[in-house]
Amino acid sequence: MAFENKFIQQRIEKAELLRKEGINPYSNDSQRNTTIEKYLNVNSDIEEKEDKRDENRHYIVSGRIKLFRIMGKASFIKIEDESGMLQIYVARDNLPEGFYNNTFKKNIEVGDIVEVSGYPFVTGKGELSLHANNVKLLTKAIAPLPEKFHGVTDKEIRYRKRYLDLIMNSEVRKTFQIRSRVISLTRRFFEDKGFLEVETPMMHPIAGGANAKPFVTHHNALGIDRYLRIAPELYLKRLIVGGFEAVFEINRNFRNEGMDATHNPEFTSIEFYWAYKTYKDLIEITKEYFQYLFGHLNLPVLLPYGDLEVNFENFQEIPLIKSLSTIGGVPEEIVNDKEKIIEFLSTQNITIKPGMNLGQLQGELFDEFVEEKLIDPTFITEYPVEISPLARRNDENPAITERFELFIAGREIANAFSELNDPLDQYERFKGQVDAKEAGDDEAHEMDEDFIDALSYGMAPTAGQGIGIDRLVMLLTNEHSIRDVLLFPAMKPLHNEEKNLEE
RNA sequence: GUCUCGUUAGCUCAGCUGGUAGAGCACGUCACUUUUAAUGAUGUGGCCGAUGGUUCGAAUCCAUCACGGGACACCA
Repeated sequence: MAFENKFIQQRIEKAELLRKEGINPYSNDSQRNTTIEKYLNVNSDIEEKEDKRDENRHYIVSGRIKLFRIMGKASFIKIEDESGMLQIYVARDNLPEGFYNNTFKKNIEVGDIVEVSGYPFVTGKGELSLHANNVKLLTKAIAPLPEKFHGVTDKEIRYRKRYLDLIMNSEVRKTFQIRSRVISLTRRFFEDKGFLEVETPMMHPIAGGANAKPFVTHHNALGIDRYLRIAPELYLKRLIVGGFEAVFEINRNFRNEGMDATHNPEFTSIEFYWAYKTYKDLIEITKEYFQYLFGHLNLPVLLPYGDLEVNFENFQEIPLIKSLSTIGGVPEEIVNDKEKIIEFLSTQNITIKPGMNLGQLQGELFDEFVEEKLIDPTFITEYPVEISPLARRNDENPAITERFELFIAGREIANAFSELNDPLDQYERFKGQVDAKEAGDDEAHEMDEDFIDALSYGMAPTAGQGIGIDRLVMLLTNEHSIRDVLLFPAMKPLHNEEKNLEE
């Protein structure tokens, strides 16, 4: 039951005692006139003053009490707001009569949110602090905070109770501030390039634009099922058909698949489509985009990621087939021979599904021998057509597509290509997908006749790209689990209440 | 989905080959007007994740389940 914990009971009693003294434990009249960061900056000159204080300055700061050290008739507390941590010196004789002994020491404690007014001074140990002449309780915390030194490290608690994680681990706040900056900068970058931000449906009649299992929901009024989108691609292309020449969307996609360190059922991507351009233009704008991000985030060009160091001035570009031998060490003479690849893979103890075609086998070689070795940003180009169902064929070599994927630190960060805009070709490829679905591939596309209809009106030659924002943020913040860059990562319910609904 | 490790006080963790539960912090009480994880004294605090089993006896051994971490598979 709620509130049965004895520490919570104790704190509820304190809140009651405060009420009896006429103090509202959930006061609403904050008078704060500065943040802690500003306070520390503005008063950095106090150190130089002869008596290391300035009683003529007066500030009101607010924050949560993180540390509480009582030393008889005086105390030091540390309070934290979003901008930082500040030490407060609270002495009995500087406060209203009786407040220190009867209220402050007894009924205010770690976790409470308080407002303190006073003047700046520097302590004997040299820490810029605030000398309090008034302490006001703003919010009583009735739940105790975790231990002050170790904090909360249990990942389950950190993800389930992110608010507690944010209270206890200030570096976590930084990660999410960077995430917000990345999204904001991304938006500004594309807007400045003349792209139009658009919103396309999250609920689709047909889950298209990627190969993935969708979530299903139901629209009562129409009596029909809808799919949470797995990608915005087909709607964004409809907008290109309609005459918009540069569009982007930053939003969530939903895929009904496994969860692990790099997958969450809902994830954020940017997709952008650019008419009259090709994938080569996308390579250039991608380089520019990274330069823009690094400049505005003040990130080092040699970016550490775990044990790795990624050089963001060393963008490489290499065709997939060539990378197999030069980077992957696969014998050059086998990479265009289906039988020899199968033989090679078996000598490497890699089992493959039967019936794979040449392009799929080349993709397999790439995944096994090349991908993890791509540390510095590398555009892998010229993907086999068999593994690129939505990409335009190369005019000279119809076996390859005008496509690249960008790999950084051994991980795919972006996928881009010149778009397939031939409606008959697209129709045939959808039909192939429908056949695959009937043969048991539950991730294959359905026929999207409305999209074919759209392409029939003519889509200008267009290049399109998707970038996984979560993984990008992981890279930029040196985080190694997607859960650490999602404020509220997907978790199983703690108690089995949902089970009843299923039965 | 598979394998593997974990789940003990509010938090961080001990608890050996089975004998009925410990520390630090937090909290209560006392002392202390410049501390830095303040300090000293003292006290309270546990259905040992859940359910079964083995046993005279289970936090400990076994099984099943739940939740979490990691790895693999699939995917972005």
